[in-house]
Amino acid sequence: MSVRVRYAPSPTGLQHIGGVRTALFNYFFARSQGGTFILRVEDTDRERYDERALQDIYDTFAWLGISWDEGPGVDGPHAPYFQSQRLELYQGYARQLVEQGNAYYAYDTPEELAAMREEQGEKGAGYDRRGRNYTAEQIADYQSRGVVPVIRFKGLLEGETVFEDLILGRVKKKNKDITPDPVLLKSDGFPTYHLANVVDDHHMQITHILRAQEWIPSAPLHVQLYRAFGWEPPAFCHLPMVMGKDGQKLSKRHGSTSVIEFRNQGYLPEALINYVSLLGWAYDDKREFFTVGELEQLFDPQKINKAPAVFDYKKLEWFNGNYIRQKSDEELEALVTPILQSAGVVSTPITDNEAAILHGASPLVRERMKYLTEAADIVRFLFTDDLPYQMDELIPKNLSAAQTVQLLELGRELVGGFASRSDEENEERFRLAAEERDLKLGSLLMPLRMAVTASRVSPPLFGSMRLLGETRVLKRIDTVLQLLRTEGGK
RNA sequence: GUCUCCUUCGUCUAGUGGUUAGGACACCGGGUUUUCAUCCCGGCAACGGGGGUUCAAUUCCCCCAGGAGAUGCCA
Repeated sequence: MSVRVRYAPSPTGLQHIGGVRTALFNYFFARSQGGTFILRVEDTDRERYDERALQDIYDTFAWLGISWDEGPGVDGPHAPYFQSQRLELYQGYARQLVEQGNAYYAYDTPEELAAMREEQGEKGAGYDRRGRNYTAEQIADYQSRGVVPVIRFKGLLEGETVFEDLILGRVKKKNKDITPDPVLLKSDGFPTYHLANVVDDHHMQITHILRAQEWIPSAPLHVQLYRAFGWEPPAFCHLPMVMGKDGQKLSKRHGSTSVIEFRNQGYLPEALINYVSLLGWAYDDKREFFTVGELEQLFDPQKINKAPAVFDYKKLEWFNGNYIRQKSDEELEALVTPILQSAGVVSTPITDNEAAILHGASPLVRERMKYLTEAADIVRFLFTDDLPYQMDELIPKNLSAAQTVQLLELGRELVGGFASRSDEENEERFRLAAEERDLKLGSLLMPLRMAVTASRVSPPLFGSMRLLGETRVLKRIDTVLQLLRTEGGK
């Protein structure tokens, strides 16, 4: 039987790293097996439903470049793929369970349940199954008060439920330890996750459930549901969780765990995918760079770890820098242009002149970026003459204003006609001049760098000047000389 | 509280009944360099503890500790 797996997000919040890791593992598993990857939207919680969260699911996967074989926008044999559009199905099965004696209507009010929990205190034993024994009179009373019942599963009280997990092996749980009589169908007619996922996974012929380990405790319940329906459960594969630095489940306070936020911060999707794929999974002991295409071939769930993994921004950053360096000039420019535009560094649309400068800058900045967003600060000086000179920065440490002026004047002289010489020739010219005066090349270049780029840190100077042209370069030098002579003279 | 899962360098991991326990990130040091970055070289650093099984355990078993997750008319 061909593999069919699904990623089943709930549109109640933004897609985060953990969810996307689950989606990716499902996707890669399906691809590696020549199977089918399904996206199913579990929108059964109308309290927390958020349309923006649904859009975020689409945006996230579009950015990552991951698509599904069946799901929203891709009709398949088991449509619709929104659970809110499949209510009759769940309701029918819930009723069937009641008729079979595997479930029952429970009439408790929210207040009563709250009171029950209050009484239980810290212990949190869960529902006390009181609804199983309500008398006809009690039920009639509830009904007369307009209380709408839920349908609860009549869980086994004795024995144990066992299931095989691809990663964990055999997992056992005593039936009495399973959440007591969980709600299957809410009073609003919507199913809970437990019912909906079992019904849909069966109907959509899902062969493997790859989901986070937080589901382990309810897996035996799901197995009991499959049995009650007389269905064969799919294979289970519970993925280790992704934690934050503090060892806690990854959440908002750990930074940008919303995937779209990674995009906004200048990460490349291929870097994120590569890194996230290595959270709880490794191909071997030497290889860690993988394209999506390679992961589609090489992913093997047998190699998934049991232990949770800590999300390390430093390593992601390293991957990101690597992937940026792999970009061609053209690719990098396309990636960076919108960022420069929203930073106001270049026009919208970008002018030919700006594009030309950017093109020349690509090779100079590529090695210097860990995030695409850094481009704005690195290249800004190439696009504006209005530079934020700071006097204390202009004068190198251990030098006076007067000495700086001298060095800059010398630099100005040496710069003359630089465009007609190669970078190597220019460097040699400066090096000779520096040696004559017993200076280091760097010391001679620093005042010039400050004048041209307004920063102690910049792309290579000669290349940068070439992009600016001699006129602008000389003008900047003169501006700074002026500043140093007046301000610095005090 | 109860139940479940987990445990190799700080982090991600490889690994085997007998290895100098390997790699990567981070960190530290050095080199190249025009600043920064890249790049190169080197270094630091781990089998949670206790019992077994065995000629031999990081590896197999048990216990403990620690960590995490679940315990909803959320998923």
